[in-house]
Amino acid sequence: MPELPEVETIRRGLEEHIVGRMIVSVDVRLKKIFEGDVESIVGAKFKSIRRFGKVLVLDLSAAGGSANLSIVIHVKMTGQLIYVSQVSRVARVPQELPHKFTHVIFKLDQGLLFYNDMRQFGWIKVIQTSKVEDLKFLKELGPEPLVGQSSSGRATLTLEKFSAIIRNKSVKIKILLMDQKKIGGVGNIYANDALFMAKIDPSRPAKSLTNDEIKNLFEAIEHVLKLAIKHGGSSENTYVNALGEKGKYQEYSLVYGKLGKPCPICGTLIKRIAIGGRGTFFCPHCQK
DNA sequence: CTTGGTTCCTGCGTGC
DNA sequence: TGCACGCAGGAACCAA
Repeated sequence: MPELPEVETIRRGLEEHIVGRMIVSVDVRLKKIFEGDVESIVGAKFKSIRRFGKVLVLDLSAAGGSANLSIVIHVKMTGQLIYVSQVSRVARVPQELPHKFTHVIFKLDQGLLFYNDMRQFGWIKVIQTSKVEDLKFLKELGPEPLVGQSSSGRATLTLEKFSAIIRNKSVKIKILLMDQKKIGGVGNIYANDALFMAKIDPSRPAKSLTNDEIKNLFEAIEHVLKLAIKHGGSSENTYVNALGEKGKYQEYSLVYGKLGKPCPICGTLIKRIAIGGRGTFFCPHCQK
């Protein structure tokens, strides 16, 4: 399930491969996931690719004298954006495209960009570039947790801000980490692993954390997100990058998805509970 | 304001 | 081997 590291990996791939390419035509096969005027982006070129938390923004240069447009995409659980250049199509594509979960096909002047989504939770919107940051989701989005990695000029999370978010909150700390309005981009996988690294029980009320624990957790989030980006994200499930390749973070994951496996520190078997309806993995011995 | 439940969708795991 | 069933999961939306 794409979270910040996966979306950032897709962003970098798109930045490398589609910036400068022109949209020749767009085939929307599943109408309900697409909002906006499809025809308005035909003839435009990809100018820049930004990420706001887990949201991708593909900025276009104007097709004619009109205002610049952007394609805003949230891939949610199972969305994929895969670029296939004509040359590499036969040799490199790991799966036959399009397939039954391909909902949008962008035909470019060179290659094709496929949007696939098995669960159909994701969405694509075409809006004016100047209005991107007025979107409700982006307006309410919390600060960027990855220092120095913001492609959107968004405010960065600092230890001071993090402390302020945590202090006086009675919700479980894991719920807080995953709340996009509090912090933009952390999801289930990295919330689990960061809490393990900081040795904090995910069920603890946020306000029960000591200053040292807050600092450890802040640093753990930073560490785990950077590590995941380094390994191209986590492909526990359907995630692939902009070229259709899987990530490797799942090989380095500490507790996420490790139910019944030994804790990498003490060997105690990893437990799984539900917090806010989400699978929560932790070591009952190390995490207090 | 916070907290909790429901919804969207389909593959997969479980039980018989 | 096959079928029925229930569950997972990001975020919007609604209710209390």
